Amino acid sequence: MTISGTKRLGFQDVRREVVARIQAQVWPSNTLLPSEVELAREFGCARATVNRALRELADEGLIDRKRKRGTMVNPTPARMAKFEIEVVRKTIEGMNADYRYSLVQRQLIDTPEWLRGRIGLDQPSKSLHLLCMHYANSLPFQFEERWIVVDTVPSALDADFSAVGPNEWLIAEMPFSNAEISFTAVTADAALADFLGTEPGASLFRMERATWFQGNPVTFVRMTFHAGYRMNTRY
Amino acid sequence: MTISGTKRLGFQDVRREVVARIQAQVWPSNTLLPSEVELAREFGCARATVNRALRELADEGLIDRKRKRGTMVNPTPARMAKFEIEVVRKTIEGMNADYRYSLVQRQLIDTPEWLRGRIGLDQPSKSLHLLCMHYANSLPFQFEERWIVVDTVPSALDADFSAVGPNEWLIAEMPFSNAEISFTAVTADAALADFLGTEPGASLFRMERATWFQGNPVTFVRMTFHAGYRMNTRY
DNA sequence: CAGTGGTCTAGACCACGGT
DNA sequence: CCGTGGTCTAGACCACTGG
Repeated sequence: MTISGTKRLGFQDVRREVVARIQAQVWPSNTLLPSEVELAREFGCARATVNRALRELADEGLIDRKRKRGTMVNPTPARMAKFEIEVVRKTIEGMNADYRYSLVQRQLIDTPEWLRGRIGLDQPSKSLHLLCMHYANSLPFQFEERWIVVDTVPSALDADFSAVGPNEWLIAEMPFSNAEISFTAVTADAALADFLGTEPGASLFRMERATWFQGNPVTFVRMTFHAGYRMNTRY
Repeated sequence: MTISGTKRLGFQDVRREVVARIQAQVWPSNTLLPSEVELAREFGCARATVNRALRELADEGLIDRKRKRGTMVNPTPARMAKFEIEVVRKTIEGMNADYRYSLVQRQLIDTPEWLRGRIGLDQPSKSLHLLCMHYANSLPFQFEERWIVVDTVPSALDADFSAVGPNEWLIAEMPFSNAEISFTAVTADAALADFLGTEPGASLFRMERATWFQGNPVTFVRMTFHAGYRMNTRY
């Protein structure tokens, strides 16, 4: 029952065929697949080719692989929804809207207790506290409240955040950091409602992100979006 | 300048070293990296090993690769936040909480106009409309409002949704579908507040998902979470 | 056209983990 | 113990694309 054709079989072909067999219930949930060696023999290709195909499917959660036990069809595949987290300016420009940015407030403060706990700072320290607004076609789009740990990023004290947003500035300054992200719904208080052009009590979508570079806390940011904002993706 | 050690170098070692050099600005933004052959020579390993390391980094967006041009450090890496979308039962069990499920309502209805537009149904059709509650340790966790297109999934009419949630049932019945997901913040009306044990006017986090299988609309679901819910991830 | 990444192969050794 | 996946290798050919 070899899958034969005029061309040599690539890992993408193997991948497709395996997915097809799982979908067609040739290999139902919790079934043990043939071993890599057997599949390679059936498909007439090298084991490395089968391996790459199965490894990708395992990374995506479609199958589970364990040494000795073998490869099993995952009964409840956990799908990964991927959100591309980009700079607000690009999001807005991607909507074909005009982007405008404004710095509302800039203050050097003692890092608040709750924030130190949140990002793992044992010692008291100073933070640069920034309030910013991002507009799309002159309508409020996102309100940004940010803390930058000046011990980690001393150059932030000299940066001109009235010209370029702290997010873009930080990306250029400290690329490739680690981050924790969370999404929540919040209720607009008077200040938020004013910034975002809505009424107090409105439900708003918020994204929070804490960022580290080489183990040191860099920044924490709360990005609250205008009423009605939706974050979309597909898989 | 070979990286030598007592052990043979694996692709993970190569990967780490490349990331380290990018972070240390040995290879700054927009730099062209040495070719795979050169790196393999420097690291003293096979080209396939270098290839796998670089391929992973390219998949993650850290570098861009093109034939002939070579491998370049990405100046504005678009980071992907990955959310593992799993069955709510697993989410709750993962919190070491007791999971309880209850079917609130089940109705066969005409597919509403707005929903047909949302999922691309030209013809009038019937849908199974379900209201469900998911509890963690007997506390309301998620309210689920779901529509199942019975033309696509006729067997849904015979399923016993008082025993197993529609999400789990659908995953078993129609695995590996495509989906669009969106996140929003909503304000609790009287009914939602009652289901989720909060007050009307509260801000709630909602996830919506539309699902297709082989191009045919399968289901649309609104999952509204208890007040204070956070969806977290890291990268 | 020539250099780069993309992929495949056949073989090998290793590490894990059921039996 | 020993079968399975995990990985590495050395070599090869191919596909794309910049110059």
